[in-house]
This record gives sequence, C-alpha cells and structure tokens, in this order.
Amino acid sequence: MRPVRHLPLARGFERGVLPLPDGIRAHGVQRAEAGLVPPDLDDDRDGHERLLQVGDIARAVGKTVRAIHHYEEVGLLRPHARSKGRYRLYDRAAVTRVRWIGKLHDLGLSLAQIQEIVAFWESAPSAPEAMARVRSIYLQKLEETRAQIARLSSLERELEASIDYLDTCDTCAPDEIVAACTDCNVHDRTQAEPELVAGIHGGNGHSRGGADR
Amino acid sequence: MRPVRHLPLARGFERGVLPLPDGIRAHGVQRAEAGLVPPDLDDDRDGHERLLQVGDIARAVGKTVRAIHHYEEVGLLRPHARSKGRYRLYDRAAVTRVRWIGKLHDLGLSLAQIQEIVAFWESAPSAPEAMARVRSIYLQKLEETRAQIARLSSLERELEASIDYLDTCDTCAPDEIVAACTDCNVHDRTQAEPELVAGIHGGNGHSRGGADR
DNA sequence: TCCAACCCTCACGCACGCGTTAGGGTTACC
DNA sequence: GGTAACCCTAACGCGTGCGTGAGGGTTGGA
Repeated sequence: MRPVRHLPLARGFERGVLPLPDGIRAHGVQRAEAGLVPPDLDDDRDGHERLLQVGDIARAVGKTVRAIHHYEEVGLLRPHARSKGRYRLYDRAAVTRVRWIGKLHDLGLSLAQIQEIVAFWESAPSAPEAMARVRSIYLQKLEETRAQIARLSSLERELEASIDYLDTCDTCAPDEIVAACTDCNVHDRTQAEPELVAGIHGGNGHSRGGADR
Repeated sequence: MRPVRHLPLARGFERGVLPLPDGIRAHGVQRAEAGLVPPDLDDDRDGHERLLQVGDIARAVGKTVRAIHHYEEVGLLRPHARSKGRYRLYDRAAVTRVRWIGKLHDLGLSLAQIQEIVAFWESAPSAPEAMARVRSIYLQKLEETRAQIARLSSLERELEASIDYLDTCDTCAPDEIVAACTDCNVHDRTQAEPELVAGIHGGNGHSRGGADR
C-alpha cells in the first residue's frame, strides 16, 4: 500500500468542515487579480516582445511569486533573461508554461514527474520520438483521469443516496439521543443504510456490552 | 494562495511517468488479499460476534496495520476491546468505519476534518441535529465533487485534443530536431496548438536571441 | 533626489499520512 | 515447550509544495 498521488479538490472550499472558531480564519488570497497582464504588454514598437517580471507571471496565472521561483528551483522554468539588477525577465511563453505545469499538476503529476518530461524533451534525440513519448504519457493520464472521474461519480451517487437517507431523520423525535441511531426505525427498512451513513456511528468501540475473549 | 486538499488519483499508477531505471522498483504491496475476512468470522455459536484483530481489519479494507493504528491515534477509531495480551479487538462495525474513513478521505477530507465530524457526532445534543449537520457537510462535498468532476472532464478533453494533435507528429521528418517544433508546419494551421502541447516547448528560457533591456 | 513597490537570495518551517525501524510480548497450533 | 505468525508501544523520518521571514538591492515615476 503506497503513497497515493492526489488531484486538487475545489479550490477554496478546503478550510474545514465545521465552522472555524472565532479568530481563526483562513488568511487572504494575495492580490491575485488573475488573468490580467498589463495591457500594453504585447509588443514593443521595435517588434521586441516586452518582457514580464515574476510578479506579472504570478498574477497572470494565479500563483504566488514563490511558486514561480519554486518551479525554477526544480528545473521547470527558466527566465528568458535577467535585468541589470538581476530581476528575472520572462517572455510570454512562460505564462503558457506555468499554466501547463498547473494542468499537469492538476492531473496528478508531481513536479518531479513533470520535470522528467521536460528533461526528456530537452534531451530527446529526435522530434517524433519526443512527441511519441509525451503522447504515451498523456494517454496513460487520460486513462487514469477517466478512472478517477468514474470513482468520483460513484462517490457522488453515494453522497446523493446518503443525503436522501438523512432527510428521513427529520421525522425523528427531536429529543432523540444520537446513540439511538444505531437501531433507529424511522427509515425504510427495505433500503440498507448507506456506508457513508453507517460509518458515522459504530466502529468507535462503545457498541454493546464489553467482551474479553 | 493556500494549501489545497487533494483527491486520490488512480491508485497504483502514480509511480513515475518515465520507466524506472533497473533496480529501482516500487516495493511490494503487502500481502493484502483485500476484501477477504476469515470465512468463519460471522458469529460464535453463542451468538457472540467474533472479534477481529487489527490485521484482519487491514486486510478487509486494503489498508496497512499502521494506517489503522494511525486512525486510532487521531481519534477516528477505537477497538471494541483488548485481549489479555493487549491485542486490539474489533467488531465488524470497525470495517464499515474504516471504509467510511477511506471514502471521506477520497472525497478530499483530511483526517482532521473527519475527526471533526466524529467529535461533533459524539457530542451532539440531539439526533436530528447531528444528522442535519452531517447532511450539510455531505451536501457541500457533493457540490465540490461535482465541480471536481467537471474540472477533470475538462482536462480529459484537453488530453484527448492533445493526443490527437500529437498524432500528426508521426508525419514529421524522423530526424527533425525538437527545437524545430516551435515553428513546425505539419499541423493543421487552422487549429491552435493545445496548451498541453504548447507548454512543453518554450517557457524555458532559450527561445530566440537574448535581450537585455 | 526620494519613495513606494518590486525583486533578490538564502534558509528554515510546516502540514499530512502514514512508513519504518527497534525492541519485545502474545497466540495458537504441533 | 517450540515456533511461526502476529501484535504492542514509542519515536523518528520523509516526500511534496510551497509559506514565511530576514536582510538588502532595484526600478521608475513624482
């Protein structure tokens, strides 16, 4: 049983399932007005591409400056040039690159794995070979993604069933104690309790009289 | 920009995207003949439920013993009893419980968040209230799960498009150098390069002649 | 010339979910 | 009573993907 790669869940909903105690709040989301690149960033009148600073990239893709730096540290990205003061300067391909990194990451690849792709690409002997390799990786990811969608769809159905089931609890006596849920009788006996409901009670030791074999 | 909860990807496919060098192999998967509980584990002739050891639970749900211990450490699970020699003994509800934990975890809840649910449940003043709470959590998760499915489906389409696109590369001259891909002309010019393809080349510094503003 | 807003390079920190020794008892069958 | 297969507690380790200072330089407009 091995560590398992993960796909990101709905961003922004992950801070806790019960209300946070007062004073403990997830802190602000940086000033990422994502998607916007300074309006005059297209081309210079000399036809030169105007270069972007790291903050521009970060804002354009909705990541932090630190993240961009980190991608560079692990060999996923390199600035096109440096200013005299050693500021990193990027061309617009860098934006595409960082978005690409984000998507592969969303697909469950670790940064190290993405780096493998980059390294392979850059050292590939011939173009068709490189493309074939990438294609096969994408093909595998496609399968995995479909499998993941299937798993999530299954969980989706379980959630729906559980929610339906829990709806019935409204009719339970309002002063009923939770311990009684174990053998509650307000539910339709023909339909088994969903696992997502059954798991809540039971399995935590105190079911019935203790036994010592 | 905050840490992001993750959903597990296809289990078992996450070991690396390029072939592993000889001798470096993902290590064995424990003897988890998952799903099987000793055949005579139902009930005792006395009507007593036969209790399970931690290893039985682990095998039944496909987790490691260490994981089961860990769930106990974080307050998600308690053995029904202990043997004279302090072995943990579980009833079968524990199997359901651990599966439940696994599913919620798959849905992107951290163990701490799951624990919040357990804690709330166990201290809830009334049954309908507890159920309502759980219901609302499930409802939220349902939405997030649907959003995640949508995101993955979108990535799925991107993968498909990219694979199609890369298919065309077969017709490229077999000795073409990868650097030439940047302005390759074997592809259908009417269709833009997918981002999953565009990100591979470019964005890594060496595009055209260096500039120093 | 001044200043706000950026950017630079270290480098340590952290959350999560267990893996992995290490050292030593327990069970149950033969 | 031997032994193989389990189980116990305690405690450190790790891989990932950045967050978060600290201390200090750079840019560019007013």
